[in-house]
Amino acid sequence: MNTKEIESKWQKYWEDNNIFVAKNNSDKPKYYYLVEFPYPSGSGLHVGHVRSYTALDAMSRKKRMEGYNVLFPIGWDAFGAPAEQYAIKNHIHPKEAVKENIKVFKQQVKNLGISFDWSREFSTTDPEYYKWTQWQFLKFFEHGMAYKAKKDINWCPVCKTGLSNEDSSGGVCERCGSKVVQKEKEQWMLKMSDYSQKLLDGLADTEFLDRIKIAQINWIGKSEGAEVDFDLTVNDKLKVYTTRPDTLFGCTFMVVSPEHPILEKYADVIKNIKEIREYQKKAKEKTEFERTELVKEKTGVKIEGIEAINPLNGNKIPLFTADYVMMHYGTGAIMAVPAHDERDYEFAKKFNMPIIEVIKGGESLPYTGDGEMINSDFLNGIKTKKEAISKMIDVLESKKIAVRKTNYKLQDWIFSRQRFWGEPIPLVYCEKCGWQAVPYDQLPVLLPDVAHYEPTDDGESPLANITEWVNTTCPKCGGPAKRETDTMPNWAGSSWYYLRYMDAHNDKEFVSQEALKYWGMVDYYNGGMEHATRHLLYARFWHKFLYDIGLVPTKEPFKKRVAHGMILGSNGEKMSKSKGNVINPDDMVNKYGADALRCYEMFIGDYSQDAAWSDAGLNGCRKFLDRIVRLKDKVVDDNKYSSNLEILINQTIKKVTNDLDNMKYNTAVSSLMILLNEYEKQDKITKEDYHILLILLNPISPHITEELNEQCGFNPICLSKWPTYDENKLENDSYELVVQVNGKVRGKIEVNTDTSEEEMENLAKNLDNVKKYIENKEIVKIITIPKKLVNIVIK
RNA sequence: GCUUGUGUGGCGGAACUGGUAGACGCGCACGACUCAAAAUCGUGUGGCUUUUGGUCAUGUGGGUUCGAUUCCCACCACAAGCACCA
Repeated sequence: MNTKEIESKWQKYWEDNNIFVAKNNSDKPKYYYLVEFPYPSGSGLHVGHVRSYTALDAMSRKKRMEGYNVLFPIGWDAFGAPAEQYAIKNHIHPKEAVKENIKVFKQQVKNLGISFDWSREFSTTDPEYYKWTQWQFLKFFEHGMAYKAKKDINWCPVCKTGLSNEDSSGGVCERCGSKVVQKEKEQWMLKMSDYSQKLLDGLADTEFLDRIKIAQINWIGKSEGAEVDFDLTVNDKLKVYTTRPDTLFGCTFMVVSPEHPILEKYADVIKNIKEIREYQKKAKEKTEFERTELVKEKTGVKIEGIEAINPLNGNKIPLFTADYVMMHYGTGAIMAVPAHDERDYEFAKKFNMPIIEVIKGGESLPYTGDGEMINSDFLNGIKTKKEAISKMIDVLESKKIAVRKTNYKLQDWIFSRQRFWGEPIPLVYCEKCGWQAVPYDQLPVLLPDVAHYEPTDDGESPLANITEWVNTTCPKCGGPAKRETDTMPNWAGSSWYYLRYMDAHNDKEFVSQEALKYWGMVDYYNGGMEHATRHLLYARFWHKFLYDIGLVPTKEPFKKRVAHGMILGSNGEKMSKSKGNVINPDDMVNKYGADALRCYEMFIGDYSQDAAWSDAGLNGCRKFLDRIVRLKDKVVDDNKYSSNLEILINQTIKKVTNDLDNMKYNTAVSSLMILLNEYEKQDKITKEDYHILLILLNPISPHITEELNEQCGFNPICLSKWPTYDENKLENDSYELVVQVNGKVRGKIEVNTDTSEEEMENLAKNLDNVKKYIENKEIVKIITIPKKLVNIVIK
């Protein structure tokens, strides 16, 4: 039988016998493995998918054999811009495009023999699924967590469409190449920032990899400081946020963001308002890219006619507006301390502002640490940052001009997209009653079938053009109303899909409480590093909100989160069509077989590290499997391990078991290669020797091992128990003792395991090559490591 | 700039808690089989060397230690993410 036939035979067997279908009630302990569900793009499966799917598949298969009720599901994340653009270009409905792509993807995944539970499959674009996405959005709305706000978006004036940051990188529209500008739009927002602290604290309940935790912590960006009020010469106050209030005596000017309301409020007082308006306009035209990457040089305009007053010494301080201060962080205004802040320093140099040192040690940044306070009145002489900050805040608080304040970089979630291919936001606007939720019994709000998906001229979603859909009645007063035409972002559907898998076809609830209780948290979640911040934070936020309103029983969705490395092209660069280094998994399956491809991707290197593709390496794994097939000729009927192989077999069981548990797939494969090498040296091996090799390799290369196993007359491996090893049979009765002189290896002796330390030393000293070195030398000491080495230290 | 990660043969990569650096695989060389090639099998394979031995070698430079790829300090290179966050 050839590879293809064997693979489809066993894939059919698993499917026909529901081997991988998880039960929602079982006496067995549960375990939930999750891979990030794929975006079914037109280009098909990537070899990177093969890596992570195989890895978790191997774990799942082993866990089932260990007696667990394993949930290992798969679905499709199919809303979003790529599908929409594909549809616009090819003049087909995105629904149809998605259907086609899923079909292709599904076949590709099935050809790999991944043990997914297909009975729970769904797509985020199924009305039966997005009904519940909309339902949950209404929960946010009901609890005051959704609100509308004006936000700047990246806007391509030629395509007349909003762009994501990725599609506008370099300040240029990805599609037409024209310059991207900032345009203000009304957008639905979710109050994610309310959850900043909870998202931070919740990490303690997880076992995410450290680097993933760190990425989340940095993204949330907590900082502690104070808000300080500065009096203005116009009988008003300016509130600033600072993490270093202790440097207040070093403040020589202040800066507000170009969007700061104070500029409009005192437009008639500001003498150079024209100049300022000009600057505001320019700042708005700048894209995020220009504002950060291109223009490092500070720009700004002095605000003539208003000054601030230092609350401690009454000094008048000039006021500027500059775009290096962001409106969306802190209060949109800062006290500039040029002696100790690099940005303020650059600005001061350019605009000739005075620089007053308040921390001894020169132009060090405030963050660099402790230093003695100078030029600071009551703080003079204090030597630690902590004490100085604390004393300053006490003084300011007693004068009621400051409060302690914690800030987060994490912002609210912009939840609107002006696109066709997304979940409609289930709200209607009534002139009389304002925004109203679509009643729950009217969900889902279906995407209408239309012929054109292009955005409107003013950048509204194409849905805005479908008047018969937009015009509706107000659920509250029954009068005329209009539907919200924005749709949800891609991140919405992916924020709760892991819950839906628990109860994928429930048409009464988004997921039943029994299913939630039974499956609990996802035990093991694998995904790319690129999702370690956004997706993972959105999903955690979503889940925590559901928990707070009593809809899910756990505070966190995922127990453990791991990340795989990328598979790079054979030139070591990221695979891309333009570089011509893309490997199509189908081609590899056809040429080498799914088992060899899976084995190779596990063997390619450390799972969490990037690895470059090599056809030759894949062929090596093909040869490894072929050798196992040929090995069958040496098998003789015997139901015990060969006595001379027993130790190695037990060691290999231990090694493979531990390695699969710890994502060390590459060394698991190599230990099986070592076992095979040893088998091949024998004239005969027993059936049981062969059997154990097949079982241990099965999670990685399941088809060929099942086939050979069947040919030997054993029960299917997928229904067997994972093997255990005998603790007493892990050690040989002799080992190679290493003898060193001054840390350098000078000899090796084969000795019995029970050789005493004294004997070890004697044997070592009597080695000819060792004698040479220690003759006529003083032995300072001898270090003896049992079962390892003897090191003789001489002078 | 900041954060994180990574630097080991010709290549992918191993190395437990500080204890033989280079497991395993690829590639390469030679040999066997073959008319021949492929496949397969066998042997060898870090550099240098006076080769049963010696010596150098895990990005660079220091340090701790009987002993360092592993721990500490400083630096260099590459990759990814964030990016004027006060």
